[in-house]
Amino acid sequence: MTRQSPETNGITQDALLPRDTRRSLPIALLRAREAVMGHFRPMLALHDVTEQQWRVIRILAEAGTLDASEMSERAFILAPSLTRIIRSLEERGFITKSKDAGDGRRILLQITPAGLKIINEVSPDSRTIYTALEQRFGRERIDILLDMLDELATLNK
Amino acid sequence: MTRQSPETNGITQDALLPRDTRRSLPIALLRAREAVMGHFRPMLALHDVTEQQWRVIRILAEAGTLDASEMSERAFILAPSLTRIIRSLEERGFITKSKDAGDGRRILLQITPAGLKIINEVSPDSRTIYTALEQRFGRERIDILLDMLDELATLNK
DNA sequence: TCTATATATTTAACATGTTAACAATATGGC
DNA sequence: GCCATATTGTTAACATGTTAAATATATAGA
Repeated sequence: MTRQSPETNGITQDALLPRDTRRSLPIALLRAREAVMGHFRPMLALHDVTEQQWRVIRILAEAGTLDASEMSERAFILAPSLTRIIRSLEERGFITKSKDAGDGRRILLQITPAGLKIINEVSPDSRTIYTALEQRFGRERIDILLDMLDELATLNK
Repeated sequence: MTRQSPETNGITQDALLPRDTRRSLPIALLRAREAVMGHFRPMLALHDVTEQQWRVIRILAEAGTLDASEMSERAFILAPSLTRIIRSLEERGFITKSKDAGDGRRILLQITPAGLKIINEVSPDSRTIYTALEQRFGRERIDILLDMLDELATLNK
């Protein structure tokens, strides 16, 4: 692929020129994420769970009972999306909702036996894919990458 | 935040245990991307363009005429989404569509003067935000990160 | 030429992302 | 206790992501 000159469209003032989209951090993050998820998505589809449903029940299994706000933070799912995902997970019997006794605004989420069952079904496949990815990219480099990503995510906090 | 034991829910077989979601590459990529876009999104909203609309017209200004498939690859937007985005950009007068004379299946995209105008309006703000990000994170480290992300994205190619 | 196959784009259907507004409940100050 | 304000979760409206199917055009081969 050859670098094509931006002058193609008569934009010549460097100060106004947008950055090279091939070195754009947002696009690079998107590409990398899509590439990684491309490994997992077909497997999740075989188990009939979406990526977000999987995130939610995994976190619930890992952390125990959580309210919706905590889940939203951990899974990086915005509240409106989470409302819908919780509804579908509840309909499928993977989680249960209950009101917090101490704070009537909060909804407590809990995983069900069926939820644990699907986790036990999906986890081995997930682990296999992740292990392969680790071996190809290098575990240490993944750790370095994770650290940089975390720093980027917490820059303004 | 204290590490909570996964035994909370009675999952005890390590082989079946899902990976720690706080060191999950897909979630980390998502968090980082959302953090970065969080800097840009309000600015783009002020200019009344969505993130994806901005990607498309930027790439069009940078590369000149492209067909939809090439745009889809460069902007990392799936074809069905791109169809809708092209429609809205056309309605707003930022781009024009035309059929490829040599291949009747292909749709050629071209930026309009109005499209160039909005680019010249948004670019300075975008550059300001990106420069600030660069200074806080470090230009060299962003380069390292971009290289790792690119490698991750092209692992299976 | 005819036909089977491949490719480019669109449409459909549903899930999620995103912002704003709303409803219900808590909380602090009076 | 009452009120203004903040917080939690939901709903609404629209844009985008995702997969599958449909449509139109190209292309290779018999």
